[in-house]
Amino acid sequence: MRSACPLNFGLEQFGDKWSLLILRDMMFFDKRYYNEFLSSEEAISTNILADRLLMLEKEELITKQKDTGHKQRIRYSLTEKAIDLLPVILEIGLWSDKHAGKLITPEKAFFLVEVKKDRETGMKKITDKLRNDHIL
Amino acid sequence: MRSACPLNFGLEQFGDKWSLLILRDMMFFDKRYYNEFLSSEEAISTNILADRLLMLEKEELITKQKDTGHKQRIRYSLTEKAIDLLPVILEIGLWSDKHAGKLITPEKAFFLVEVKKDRETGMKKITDKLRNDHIL
DNA sequence: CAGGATCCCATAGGATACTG
DNA sequence: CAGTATCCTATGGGATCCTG
Repeated sequence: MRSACPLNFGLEQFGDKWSLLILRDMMFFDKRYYNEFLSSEEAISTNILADRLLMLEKEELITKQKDTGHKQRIRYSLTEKAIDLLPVILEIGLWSDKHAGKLITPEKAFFLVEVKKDRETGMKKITDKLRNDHIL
Repeated sequence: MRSACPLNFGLEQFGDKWSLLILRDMMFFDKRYYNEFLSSEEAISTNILADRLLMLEKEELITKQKDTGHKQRIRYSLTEKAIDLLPVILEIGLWSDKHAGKLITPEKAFFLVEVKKDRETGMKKITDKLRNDHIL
């Protein structure tokens, strides 16, 4: 680790260009399976996806479960630690919404709607939804 | 650009392992000069620092001024666009503070004290301070 | 379907020396 | 003092193919 600074710690855990996108897919697009992550617009490649899923698991941001039943499909779930990243993701989104101009489209920013109305209650609404799924 | 998603936009602007650390140095350690950035604990090297300063300037997150007077020392200042990143930086810090355990030391987390007492007023207090410096 | 293996290229980044 | 330049290595990452 480069330093004991909290900002640096966070950057070392998820400060690459892919980890937060995977968590976004889980949080806002309800993706849970390998091939669902592959189909995102940003087109992550298989070796990077596999690598990041391992990293996220090691950092305890996601957990793996064998799909209940006979198939060996793996389902990924968010941990509480990952759900706690929601404010980080939303603040990045809000910043971009303010400064990106026409580079981002309203449809792509749909997940900001609730927090733009009211940060606190919007945040809570999304967190509750994620926590419910988490328990399933 | 990989996509028109606001999260992705932010990640492409400052989602590397150094940019936010430089902004942190400016925001919380009042660093403004090249050699001050070099002396940070994370030990950035000269080529990376020069590169990131150019990037941050191109993205309009910092501005350069020749130091008033005869010397050709360059002073870097935060733009409003960079000051708007304060919530992002603080949320990352708060998350790490919660999840890093003993890997981060209280002294390193001093810049979280105000927001931990009260997010809204703490945020405003820091923003005001940065805006004042910005005007100098 | 999940993900490992391989190949190959681009970028990141450390170390050091040099320039205006 | 603020970079540039150079060299070299490590990592990131795209493409493709392979395996249990």
